[in-house]
Amino acid sequence: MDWNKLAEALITDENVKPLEYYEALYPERALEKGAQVTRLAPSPTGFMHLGNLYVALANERIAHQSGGVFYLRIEDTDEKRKVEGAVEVIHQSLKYFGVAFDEGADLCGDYGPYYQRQRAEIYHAYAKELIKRGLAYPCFCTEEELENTRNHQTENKLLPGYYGEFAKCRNLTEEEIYENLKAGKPYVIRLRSQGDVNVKHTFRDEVKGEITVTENNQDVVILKSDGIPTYHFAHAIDDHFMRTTLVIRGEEWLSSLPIHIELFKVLGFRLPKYGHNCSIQKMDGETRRKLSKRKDPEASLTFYREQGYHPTAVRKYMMTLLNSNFEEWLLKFPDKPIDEFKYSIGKMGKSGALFDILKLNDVSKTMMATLNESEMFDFLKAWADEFGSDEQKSYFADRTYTERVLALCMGVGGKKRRKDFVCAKQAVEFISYFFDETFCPDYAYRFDKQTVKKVLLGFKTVYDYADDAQAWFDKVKAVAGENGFATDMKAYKADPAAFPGNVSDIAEMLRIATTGLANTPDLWTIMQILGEERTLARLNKAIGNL
RNA sequence: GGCCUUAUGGUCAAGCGGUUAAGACGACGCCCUCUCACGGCGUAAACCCGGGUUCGAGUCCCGGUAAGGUCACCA
Repeated sequence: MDWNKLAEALITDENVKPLEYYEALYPERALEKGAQVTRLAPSPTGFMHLGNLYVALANERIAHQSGGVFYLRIEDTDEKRKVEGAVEVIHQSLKYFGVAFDEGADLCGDYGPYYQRQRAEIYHAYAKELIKRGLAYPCFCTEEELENTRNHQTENKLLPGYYGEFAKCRNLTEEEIYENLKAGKPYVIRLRSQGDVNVKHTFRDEVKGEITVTENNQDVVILKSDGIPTYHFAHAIDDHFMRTTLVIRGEEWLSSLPIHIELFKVLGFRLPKYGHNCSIQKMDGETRRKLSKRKDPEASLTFYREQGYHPTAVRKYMMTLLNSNFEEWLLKFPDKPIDEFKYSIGKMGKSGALFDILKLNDVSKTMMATLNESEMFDFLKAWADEFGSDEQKSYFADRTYTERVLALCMGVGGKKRRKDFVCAKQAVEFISYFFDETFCPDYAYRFDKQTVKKVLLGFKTVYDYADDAQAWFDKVKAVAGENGFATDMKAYKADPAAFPGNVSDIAEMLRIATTGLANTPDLWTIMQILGEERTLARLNKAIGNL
């Protein structure tokens, strides 16, 4: 068989250059020893999964901590899955969470193009080389034929796939090949695998540790009939020429690692280090499963933006999943920038973690409590501008007023910060009663109307905006006393039956009357923020309602 | 089904042959307190099962079992 002739017949790309050209075009990167080159290589499907962020964070940390490079490559080899504007989505959503690429698609960089479709000539050059060396061959099998052999294999409990005796096109004669070609039959290029499934090697995975890897014996497709490479082939070539040193990717790739190992070997490339991380899971009834794009809204990165989770909070939560000792560090240094944490790939969990929104909320609350009222204002305003209702947008018209509201709700200036805010959506709803546009109380008192009316009336007559907190509370107590409520908690606790209620019940009536809620931050401060006029107006409204 | 991986409280997890088996979230209780939130204190809650190896096993080995991944001209 004349392999050279076959290679010429099969790969007709005129752009193909000698192999040395590519090696020279993409030289080894001049980086410090130990610097890691990592990448994120998503498909442009237009959907960004939480898992994308998860793996991006891991890769980004490793690269930047080591003084290396983190780049973005677009795996657009599957025409069917491609979505317009998807790359923009990738950039935007990752940028929101503070993940920055050093180079890659739609950015600068000397190792591009970073879109696989634009790299066809390189793949062709190497496919051609493999054919010349007799390590790849054309396959004319139809989908139907492939399916038939697969059925035969599964029926007979044989290892499925295209290999050995089942690789019909592997040993086609020269005549047969050219006949098929002449007949215009479509073909793919397959690797002529040299592996043996009975041979196993131990392999060091950066996250899983020592694993055993079986040699590949599948004659996998490297070039599809449209001349576009499969993931496997593109991976080997791209990660070699982009000089990736470490590939952190989802564990769904672990089973195709043998293919990649063989491809790198056959191509004469040095194998990068690999780390296969587990995917984030979710409880679905009794069983666990991967977070699903279709079933779980929280699988999508847009979910966190719509809810207004602070990007730092999401990052922190991701880090707790990513590195088991991160949480301890975070507890110790709640205010330090996350990037000061020394991330280590070996501390990644070996089994898939369940996504826990309660934990996210907790991380988020404590993170939000590190902001000051001005930062919170900006954050909430940005959210409201994008996702809020018109009323909610108007909350941010008066910066001074709203910052006072926020300072109160966040406990700024107090001994301990409050932790009421978990995300922007919830926070904006939380402060709604401070704004007349959205103040719509349902006055759920726990006492009868007559009593409440008496209390409100009584308070209104003594209320003085100029009172400090203590004087104010003394008046609340006085009102309690006038109505037979206990003013002394000890006395009340000693004999609760002797009173209709105590001061806290009086405070609750006032609270409900002015805010519509039974639970709020400090009532005196609320009245101070609302102002005398508005406080009185609300009291009157409440009284009128009784 | 084959192959690979994993297995500590409800969840995330420390642990690397000898521990009263950390910690965090959540739950519950108490305290603080005008409510809530914060904070403080406390309670309940775990080594998948069976065999080895060893003076000694959550930890090492071998079997089960269960869960996850994967078996495409998708990535």
